[in-house]
Amino acid sequence: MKKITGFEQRILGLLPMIPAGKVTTYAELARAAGHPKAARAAGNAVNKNPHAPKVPCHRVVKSNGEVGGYAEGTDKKVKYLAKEGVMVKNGRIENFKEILYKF
DNA sequence: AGTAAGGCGGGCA
DNA sequence: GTGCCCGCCTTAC
Repeated sequence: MKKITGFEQRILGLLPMIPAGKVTTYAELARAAGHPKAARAAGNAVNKNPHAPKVPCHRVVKSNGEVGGYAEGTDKKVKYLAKEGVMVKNGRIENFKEILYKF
């Protein structure tokens, strides 16, 4: 078993509960974790992403509707999102508010 | 123990 | 709509 830190486990545990075709924001994850201002930390946890497909990190975007970043490359992230039905235009989520999943 | 970096957020000009 | 600043939390070396 890989020993991971608490915050990481918290964030990673929230990712898989996001329905496909929807997205969430780092701020939301941080908020669900108990620290609404830990968006950065949330991103860090997701970035480590010890579990891969189980933790759809690509489903996590920025609060302003941008795709944000991705360990493998933002370009890939957009690709994966498009496959799930999330249209991304020029690095920004289309219908962001409509597909935004809130905890 | 302290420092540096990170896939951010929000506010203001 | 864009650009700039600061602030927040955590992890890793």
